[in-house]
Amino acid sequence: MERLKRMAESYAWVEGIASRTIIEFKKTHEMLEEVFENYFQEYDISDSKFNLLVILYNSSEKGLMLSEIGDRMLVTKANITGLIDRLEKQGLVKRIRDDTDRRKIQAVITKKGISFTEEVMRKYKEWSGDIMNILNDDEKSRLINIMSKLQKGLVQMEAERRIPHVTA
Amino acid sequence: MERLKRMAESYAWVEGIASRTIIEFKKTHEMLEEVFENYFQEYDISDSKFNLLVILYNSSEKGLMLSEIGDRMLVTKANITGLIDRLEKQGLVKRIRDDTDRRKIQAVITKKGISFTEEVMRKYKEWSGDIMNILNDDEKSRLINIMSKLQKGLVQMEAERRIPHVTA
DNA sequence: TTTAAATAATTAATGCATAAACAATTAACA
DNA sequence: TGTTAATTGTTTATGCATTAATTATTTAAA
Repeated sequence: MERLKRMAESYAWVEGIASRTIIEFKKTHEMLEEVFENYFQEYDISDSKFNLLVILYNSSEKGLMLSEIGDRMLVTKANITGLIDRLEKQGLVKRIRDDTDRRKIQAVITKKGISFTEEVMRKYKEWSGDIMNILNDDEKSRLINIMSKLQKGLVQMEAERRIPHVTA
Repeated sequence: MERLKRMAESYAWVEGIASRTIIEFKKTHEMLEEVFENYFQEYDISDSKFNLLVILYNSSEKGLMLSEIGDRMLVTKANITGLIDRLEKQGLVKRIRDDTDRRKIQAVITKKGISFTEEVMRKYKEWSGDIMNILNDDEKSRLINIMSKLQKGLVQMEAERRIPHVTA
């Protein structure tokens, strides 16, 4: 939490309401991350690993192909290999080779993984509630509205950026 | 940007306004990061390296001790070693050994580093302006206010968490 | 049917973060 | 003075992300 005072310092060269909004956004996000990290710490699980677990938790009993997981998480397959390695080491997930197509590997959540995921999901909701009690309902919905507008604008900016400059 | 639709999916298990606020926050942050990343890309510089450069840019001509940089960025010294390594390879920074205390090493920004930093700072302000044009001034200040309240609350939560439970 | 191309996962190299162990140097003090 | 402490920075091992190269297998084509 101390880090935030320093962050403000290192962005002292930023002036104007636009840049300040962005910096405040970064600070707030960093604080939220830190608080959640503290909560998550005792479970020895990262955001990514938790995400992957939830995906498998919501999948069928056969689990999911590694590349399917990568597609859903929008993350490279190399990354999935590593995440699954670590989750497997924790006994939360197992690999099962597909017999009809031996290139494929299904990742399946274990019993231990299921109860673990349920526990963390429960906690996550609890923590979110605690944290967001800081704001009243009006502030929360106002915040959501402004962020939605920002998101839409960003998507549009990106879309425009991607349009190649036609010159002829 | 596509990633965001997926993010919403993987957090489908999250319900209630509190959790939703947090997810929207994460999404918005991720979008901002992505847009800035696209901008930064052509400069071959990460957030961390840029931060470090700005710190040296604002320091005296003698530069700063590596440990001082670590203190300011609230980052481990091992990390600083690596960042300086990479910045040095790019010719933006150089190491100078202190003669009176041979344990110390000063990091000094080079001429190339200075003009580079000025260029990127200028761009950063420009980009921030472009992006935050999405919101009007009223929305920007409202957003800042709500985030400030959230930040204060988070700091307080952390402070309370740190107080050991006295039992006697 | 043999060869070429596509697909699935892993490995290797790199960036950025951490903690822990280490070497070198300086400071403290008995 | 000589031994112990503290400090400064690097190295090593690990986690999590990327891209590019590699292996194994299946599919398509010639």
